[in-house]
Amino acid sequence: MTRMSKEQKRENIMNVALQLFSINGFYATTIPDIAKKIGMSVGNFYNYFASKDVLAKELIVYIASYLGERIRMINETPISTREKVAKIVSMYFTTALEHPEMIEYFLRVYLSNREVFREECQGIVCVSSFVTEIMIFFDDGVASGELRNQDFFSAFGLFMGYLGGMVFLNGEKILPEDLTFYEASIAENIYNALKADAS
Amino acid sequence: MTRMSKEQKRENIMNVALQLFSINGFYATTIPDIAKKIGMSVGNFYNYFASKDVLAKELIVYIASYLGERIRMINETPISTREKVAKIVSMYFTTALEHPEMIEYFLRVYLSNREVFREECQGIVCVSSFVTEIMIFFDDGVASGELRNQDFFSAFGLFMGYLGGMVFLNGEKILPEDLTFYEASIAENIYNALKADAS
Amino acid sequence: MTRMSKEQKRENIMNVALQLFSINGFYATTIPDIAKKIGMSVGNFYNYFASKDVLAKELIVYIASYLGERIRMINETPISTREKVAKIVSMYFTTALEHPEMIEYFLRVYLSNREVFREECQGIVCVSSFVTEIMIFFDDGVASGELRNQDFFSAFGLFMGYLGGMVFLNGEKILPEDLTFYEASIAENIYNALKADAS
Amino acid sequence: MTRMSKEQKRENIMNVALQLFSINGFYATTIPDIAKKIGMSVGNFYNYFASKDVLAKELIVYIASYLGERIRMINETPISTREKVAKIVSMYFTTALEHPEMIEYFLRVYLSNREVFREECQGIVCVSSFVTEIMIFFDDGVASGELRNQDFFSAFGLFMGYLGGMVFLNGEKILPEDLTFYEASIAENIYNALKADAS
DNA sequence: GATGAATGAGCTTTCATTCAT
DNA sequence: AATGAATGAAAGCTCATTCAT
Repeated sequence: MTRMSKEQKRENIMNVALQLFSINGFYATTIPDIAKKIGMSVGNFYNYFASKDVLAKELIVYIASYLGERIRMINETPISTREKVAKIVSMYFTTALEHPEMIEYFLRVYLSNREVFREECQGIVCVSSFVTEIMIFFDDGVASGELRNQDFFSAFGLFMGYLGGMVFLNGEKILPEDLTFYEASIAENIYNALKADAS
Repeated sequence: MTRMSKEQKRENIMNVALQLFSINGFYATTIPDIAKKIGMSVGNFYNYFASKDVLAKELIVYIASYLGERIRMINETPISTREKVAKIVSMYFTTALEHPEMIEYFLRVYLSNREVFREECQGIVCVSSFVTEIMIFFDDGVASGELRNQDFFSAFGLFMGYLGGMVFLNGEKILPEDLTFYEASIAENIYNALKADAS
Repeated sequence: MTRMSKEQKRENIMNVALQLFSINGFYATTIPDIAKKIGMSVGNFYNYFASKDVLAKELIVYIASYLGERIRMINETPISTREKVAKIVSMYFTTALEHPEMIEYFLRVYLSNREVFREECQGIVCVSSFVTEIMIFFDDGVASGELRNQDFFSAFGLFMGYLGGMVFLNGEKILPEDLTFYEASIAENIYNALKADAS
Repeated sequence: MTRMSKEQKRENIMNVALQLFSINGFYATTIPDIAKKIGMSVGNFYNYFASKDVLAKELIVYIASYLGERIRMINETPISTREKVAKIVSMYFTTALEHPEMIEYFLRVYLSNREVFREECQGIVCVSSFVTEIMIFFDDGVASGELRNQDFFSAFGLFMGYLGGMVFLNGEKILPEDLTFYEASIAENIYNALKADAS
């Protein structure tokens, strides 16, 4: 019999919920579904999370900080911006491969069911640890003269929309090739889009 | 007494449903909601659509062909690929402004509630009229030497992810400026990303 | 097959609910209990009443106007105040005998579960048609010189507390005799308590 | 470290429960609520009381004996019955002011949620120490010729219904004046109602 | 075609109570 | 005595869908 601390059990719930939410969506995943998959009673679930919404919010915060942390490490590496782009793309796709539920959750639960997150995750509150790091990446690139100085959100939309779009196409099995197959060309496209004008 | 043909009534339902779905989401919109807004009985709704899911599917087909049609017109215009990119971006944002329900539906209902569309809209089946036109745009650009020859989906993901991402950020009121403010820089970014290597 | 209009069905629900609430209390009576006793589905109950609370409120308004109407008729009869007291006591006990659920509901649901009625039945809002008639009875008695002029609520508390208390004792099967047995002495006690000083 | 005997801990629980029940009602007060307010675990609560219902029953017995004791002292005072009535009214209202939870519990928990007390508090079983003293008061008054000889319960209903009704109106903030304002007139009303015929 | 009452499964959440520690 | 995680039945309510009229 494996004993689990309360904290471990919370994590256990979060992992299972993350999977189910990312596959079936927020509304099509029920608390009984989650509880059953864990082998826990429905009632006991509520000893760990006050509500389904609260669980959803904790999940997005967790994911954003997971991704943010990884981008932070790339930002702190002394390499060119072109290389950083490649690393970020690679990290994103690696995450999508190893933890598809994270990216899927981001795309399909967080981005879509805004009414769930409206109250306490307004704007980018719950994903700030992630957005902030992208902002740092971009500012650094501009500061070093490698990137064109443009509105941040235009660059952010490119980055995240593009990467998200690819993962989505992959999830839908629309892509004829593996995600990794596209890594290089995507990094190149992004860099070309953002780079300072050659002269 | 305005008499409506069966077909007109179907369109009426679709318009109303599109609005409600795009604003409140798929699950938070009920059939009684739709029926009431039309002034029709719940029972009668089912004379026009076999189920809520079927309605959702018809809507995405409708939206895809609406967008596809507009891209087709751009494709058929004898202008440079650079100009086509600008026109497509402009068309997309114009649609987002004038018919926000279409783009919102695309982003928040179709892309998100995949469980609803799994059965009969696998892959790109329900949005093929749109995807096909993007493909034609891309092939033409490559054929004319303006675009780099790369995997189509890498280009497609860029296009749609980027545009979708921007509309999303706009919808969340995260963008400091109007969508139109970004049009030029986005078109430029996309073209830079896809264009054949300058030499 | 007996056909019932929507209004009749509402009344049917109210009757059944009144019985169950008065016997088992508000919280110990469930919507499934009510629905089952009527032979109706739980879902359909909600086509008639928006919530359990709304049902409870409609019931107290109904009861208050039932009692108010009967007191109004007594008030309009040209008899002495002493006789009016006797008639009110008699009417109250008759109601308690013939429709025990009404008085019990008043005592055990309305007076007790204030949180249920807080929102829309503040103060005497939902029982005003009843309280008003008692007020008229009292004012008339004072005006005609038969009753001592004292604070209305002191008289009201006597009247309603006393009668309610007796019905409660009866409901608890504490009284050794029938309610009617006490009618005369109670009427006398009330009249003695309220009458103008003999001199 | 304050050590508490088992008996003291029971009293502690009862005090806290009395407060919560009287304010929030029986059903809206949960065992976790009670335990938390005491700083005790839920599980441990059950070492002191076998169930929520048992606790509720012990509380009403406690309150009845508290009130009974005070009436006993009045009964044993060598004063006129008229004065005893005034003292009982005063004592009741004083209790309502100083220990509102007791009277509120009596009115809103005991009298209302009969389903809870049905099993073991049938009739007056759980409040006999209180009822008995009222009975003694009444019998003494009749014996001394001050009160009219009538059925005890008719007199009891007057006493308790009237006093309870006033406290209820006060709790609902329906009374325009303080409870104490009414003391004299209520005592007078009661005495007039019960006194032997003047001749 | 049109109506809307009716169904019933299912959802989120609560809570008295138990029990391994 | 004490803890609090765990249970599980049940509550109020919703809603896609059906069907008698």
